[in-house]
This record gives sequence, structure tokens and C-alpha cells, in this order.
Amino acid sequence: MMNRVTIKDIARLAGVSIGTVDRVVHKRGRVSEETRLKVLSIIRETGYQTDMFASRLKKGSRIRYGVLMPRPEQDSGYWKLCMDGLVSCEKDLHPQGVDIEYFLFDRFSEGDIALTLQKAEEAACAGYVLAPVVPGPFRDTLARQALGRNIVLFDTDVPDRRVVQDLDIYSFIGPDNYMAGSLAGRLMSLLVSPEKPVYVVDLSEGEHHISRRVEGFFEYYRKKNLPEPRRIVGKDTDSLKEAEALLKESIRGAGRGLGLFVPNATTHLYVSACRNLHFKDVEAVGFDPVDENLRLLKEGEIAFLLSQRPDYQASQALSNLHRAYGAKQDIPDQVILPVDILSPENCLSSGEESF
Amino acid sequence: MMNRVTIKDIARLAGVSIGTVDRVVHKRGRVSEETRLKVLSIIRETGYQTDMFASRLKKGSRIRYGVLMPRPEQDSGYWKLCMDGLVSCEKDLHPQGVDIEYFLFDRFSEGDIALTLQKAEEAACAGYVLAPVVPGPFRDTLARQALGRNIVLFDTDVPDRRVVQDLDIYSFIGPDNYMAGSLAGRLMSLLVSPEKPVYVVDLSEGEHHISRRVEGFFEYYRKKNLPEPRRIVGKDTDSLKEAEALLKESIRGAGRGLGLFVPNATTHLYVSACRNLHFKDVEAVGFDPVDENLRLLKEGEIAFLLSQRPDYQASQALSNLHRAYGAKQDIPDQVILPVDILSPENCLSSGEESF
DNA sequence: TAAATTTGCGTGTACGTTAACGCATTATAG
DNA sequence: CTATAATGCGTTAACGTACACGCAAATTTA
Repeated sequence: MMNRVTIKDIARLAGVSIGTVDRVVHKRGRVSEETRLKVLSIIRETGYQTDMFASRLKKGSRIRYGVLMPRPEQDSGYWKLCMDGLVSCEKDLHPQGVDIEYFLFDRFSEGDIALTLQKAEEAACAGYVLAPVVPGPFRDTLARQALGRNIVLFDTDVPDRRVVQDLDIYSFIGPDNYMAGSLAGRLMSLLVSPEKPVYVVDLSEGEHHISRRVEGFFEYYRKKNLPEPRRIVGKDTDSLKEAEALLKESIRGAGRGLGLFVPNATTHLYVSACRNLHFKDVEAVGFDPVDENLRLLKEGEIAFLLSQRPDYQASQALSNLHRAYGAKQDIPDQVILPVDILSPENCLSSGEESF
Repeated sequence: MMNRVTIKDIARLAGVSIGTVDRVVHKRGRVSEETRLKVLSIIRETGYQTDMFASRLKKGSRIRYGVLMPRPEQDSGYWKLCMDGLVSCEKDLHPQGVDIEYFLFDRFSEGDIALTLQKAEEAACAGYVLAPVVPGPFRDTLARQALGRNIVLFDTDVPDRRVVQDLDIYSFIGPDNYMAGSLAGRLMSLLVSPEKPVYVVDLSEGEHHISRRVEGFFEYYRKKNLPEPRRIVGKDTDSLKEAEALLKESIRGAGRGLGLFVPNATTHLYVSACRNLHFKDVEAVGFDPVDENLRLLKEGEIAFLLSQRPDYQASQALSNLHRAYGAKQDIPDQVILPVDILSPENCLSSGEESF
């Protein structure tokens, strides 16, 4: 049997009809307070739960969730990896009557973000998975509850998230960027002997989660009493030329080897720049398993790549949303995922491989 | 609408009754070959899929899957980690009408394995998740198809698995142990300078997947032209005394530091043994995030821990089984999971953390 | 005070599937 | 050649829920 106790049992025990029970369960009114409480108490006693299968069969409608994140090709393809995880999770959820609608925005355009938020709001999905990469507009939208009350954030958290109360689901899933930075520091210290210089390409530009990585890196070196790495402040870019220019003007005398830490998915740009500038013995630690980075990792040009498991992270976000909304289960307020260390040996391209 | 096309549509298009279509779909016979093919072709044309909700509502029964693996406390608690993953997946599956039955055996007792296999067979579950840690009995049972045809293996593969054909589902999910060993070699070579000795505790005892790790390790050192590590052949044990005795007789002159690679979850035993024997400057690389190993990792006694993500691996096995059996989706014949590198920074105890 | 509305509740149908049942028609056995 | 079984197919009753509908009684409005 699926569920020992049915709505019929509840009706019988409460001495009412199933219609009344149904009205109580769905809060559709037309029931006296007295009856309502009686029914409710019997539901609690018996542990009755609506049979998901019967319910969904009758309703005949599918659940629609919305996904709000940057376009897949942005950030060197980082969001493509997230998308992969979501698509895979979507496959699981589809036979459960769940559909996903994607709302992709240009993360560098305030206008497009606003427009996409608008569209998502109009779509009126049952819940949303959201990567609030820039705090402002998303915070406002969340505060207005324009996207409803069922929301799971991933990748980036919204500052003082807990201030916005009163949401049914409102959970964050993502990495501990400070830890990730420290870990990068540890790996770098193993790769590069203390007499060689270590450069940190600081691309944070006020972006909180990138700057946490940089902080963590420096902190590791400080804690271990290693010589302070040199900070190269740059602007986040997708242009190899700009990366090259930045390194050229910042790194002098790269003859005896050096360490290079890049705290985001554009690692491949700076490693390629090093090659073009004929720097020797560069040991690079970077972030995110986007294609270009993986290629350089396999070729040995990048020593280690840290990864916040973009695919896993995104798929967990979606799966948690459905756990909470669709299956009415409790989900944690926050999930901090561990950071992966990728080396040439364990970098199977998309997290798994089959044949 | 849930599914545009229903069994009624198929019936109408094929010019038969829904009973006939149902008999075709469920392969219950009593249909002429001609009609069967006609119905089948229309099903393919329209892309008809049985509505899971209606089907499950009518059947009213839950799906039962069996899990066959060693007792959780064995292998230093490695199987507990797998269990955690399965339990978490079970939570997802339960509202979908799925129940899990556990068949846990003593991996060192042939008798208990046979008995447990017997019990599992009698339980006649819809499908099984199976960790065939010793080839013999499991291979036989699979060949006999005693557990039915819906089986997903994890952790260990069965030799010449593909010889046993004709299974509906018959998939393996696990790590590439050779790669994992190579990765351990890379990390060790970073930790220990070439003039210091590196010891490999070879606990394989003919166990294929452990010996692959050892092979991978040696291969890395060979490939990089590093001095050959020294092999200590031991017997897999849970006793600290035995571990200590082994190291005491095998390692001489441990004054100037050394590297230690242990290819399984008992890493903590050998690291503790080193401490008890007052070896200095031991850099240890081991396997599996069991509690004792994690403690030593955080304390800095173990430098890196490799992990085949036992929880993730097991939960993927179960979820794939259900994808294939319950949702009739295709799953890959084999999934090779990447190996995680755990350091003090990224070793959040059970793979995730919440607060 | 009659009419209109609201409240409180029961009844009934349909969602798509499953599987038992029944009834012809054909094949096999005695 | 009749009796029995097997085949091929249609019919139908649930499974548990959602929701429209209907109908009294109570309440409000005119």
C-alpha cells in the first residue's frame, strides 16, 4: 500500500465527508472553525499525507521551476557547467512531473538583469533557483518577494540574507571561498619553494566571493610564515591581450620560476599569457574546470585547479528546491560544499565519464 | 497536462482497446503478433510513456530495492559512509513510493555472504544495489540471475562483467583506482623531496582494486624518473599493534623523514603507528574519509586523503537504479567517478555541512 | 419580511492506468 | 466429433484525490 491512511479514513474518523477534509487540507475555506480543527487534529494523529500520485494524477498539471543565472558562456563557460548539472537533474525530475524554465541574463548588464527578473516574475513559477551574482537587483527582488516564497540560491549568497524573513524556502548552497583560497595557498606552497616569488592575480573588483579567495590565499602564507605573495590587481576580463598586458607590466625578472594564483575561471588566460611572455617554470593554481582550464591542466601548464563543483552545486540547488516544495521535506538553511582539487589525474571532464 | 498522449489515444490510433495496449506495454501476452507490432509502432511514433502517477496510483504498491554491501563498521567505517549516501538518497526516493531494504554482510565470512545473498534473493526486490567486494560468490549469483535483472554495482566491479549478458540493467559505478594511485604518487612527490625514502604499504593481498592503486602509485614515480618507492607488503588489518609491528620491522633509519602511502581506509593505523614509533617528518597520503582518517588529516598528521566519494558513489548507484527501473530512463553502462583530494581545508566531514 | 448572499457541508465525476473478468474464436485432446 | 484448453480481444471497476456543483441553513441586505 502506498499510504496506509487516505482522505477517506480522515473523513470517516472526523465524521465529515471527504470534500470537507479536502477543503481543510487545501485551505479553501467553507468549513467551520470547529470542524477544521477536528479534521486537522485527526490528520496530525494519523500522520496522513496526501498521496502524491493520486493528487498529481487528478490535477494533471506539471510543476514549473525557474532557473535564474548568467548566460552559459559567461565567465569562461563556468555557467555552462552549472547548466549541465541542472539539465541532468531535470532529467530526474521530468518523470516526476517537473519542468524547468531557464531565465538567463547577461551578468554585466543591469538592464538585462532587470528585464530577466521581470520575465521570471511574470512566468510565476512554483519556485526558483537563483544565482544572485550581483547583490543589488536580486536583493531588492527577493525583498519584494516578487518571485514568490520558494527560492534556493546557489553559487553566490546575498548579503544579510537572513534579514529577509518569512520565506517558505530560502536556502543557500555554495562553496566556502575563504577555505578555497587557503587551500590554493597550501597547494602553491607545495609547488613553489619559498625563495621563488608567488603572484596573486587579484580580480575581485569588489566582488565579495572572489576577494574571499584572495584573502584566504594570503592568510595561508601568513599563517605558515612564508614570504608574502605579490598582489597584481587587475580587472576581470575575457581578453588574452589584457591579461598579457597586465602580467607584462607587473612581473619583472621571471627568470628563476614563479607561482601564479588566479582566483577565478579565467585562469587559462593568465597561464597562456605566461607562455606567450616566455616565463619559465610557472606553477599555476587556478579555479573552475572550464574547458580551456582543463586543457591546460592536462597539458601540465596548470598544476592544480580548484573547483566548487559547479554542476553538483547547481543540481543540488534544484533538487533541494523540489525536495522542499514538491515533497514537502525540510532542507537545510545553508549547505557549504567542499572544494575539489583537480589534477591531471582526476579531471574527467564533466565530473563523470562513461563508456 | 501531464502527458499529451495517453493509452486511450494509442488504443484509438491502433484501432484496438486500451486493454490490448496495456497487454502489449506490460508484455502480458494474449495479443496477436500483428496487433502487437502495430501498437508498438504507434507507441514509438507518438512517444507515448505511461503516466507514472496514474500507474502507481492504480498499482498501489511501493517499489522495493535491496542494498547488498558489507556491514557499515567494516573497513574502518568506510561502508558507513556509503550507507550515509544511500540513506540520503532514500529520503528523496521515499515520497516517490520507493523503499530500501538493506542486506549487510560480514565481508570476511564466506558463509555470511552466502546467507545474505540467500536472504536478498528471497526478498525478491525490484532491483538491487550491490557492492561485490569479493568476486566469487557475487559473480555466481549474478550469473544465475538470482537477484533478477535489475542490478547496479558500485565500489568494486565484477571481473569480466560484460560476459554476463542479457540483464535489463547492469551498470557499474566506481572509481578509477589506477588513476587514484597515480594521483597519490603526484601528491607524494610534491610532499617529499627525492632524497627521502617513500614507503608504500601494499595491503592488496590479491584484492584487485587495491593493487591497482599501488600500481598507479609506482607508475607515477617511474614515469617521472623519481627513485623507486619501497614496498612494504602487509596483511589488511584493523589492529594498530599489527600495523606497528609491520612498520617497525620494515622501516629502518627513519631519522631524516619519509613518505608513507597507504592505499585503503586503514591509513590512520599506519600513521598512528609512525607516531608511536617516533618516526619524524612523516608525510602521509592515504585513502577514504573515515572518521579516524579525517581526525588525523585535520591534525596535520595526514597530508592528503584521497576519496572515491563513498557517499556520492553509493547514492548515485541507487538513484541510477531507480532512474532505470522506476523511470525507465537509460543509464550508462559504467560511470567512473573522479577521485577527491582532501586536505585540512576542504574536508568538511560528510561532504557537506549546514547550519 | 422577503430576497439575496454567504456559510457549511455532502455528492459525484474524472484523471490514466491496471488487471481481473468475460466472451468469442481457434487449437488441441480424448 | 465433442470436450477442454488456449488465444485474442473488449469491458469495467477500482486506486486516492481535486474540484465543480448542489442544497440546505444561517446571515445579510433591501
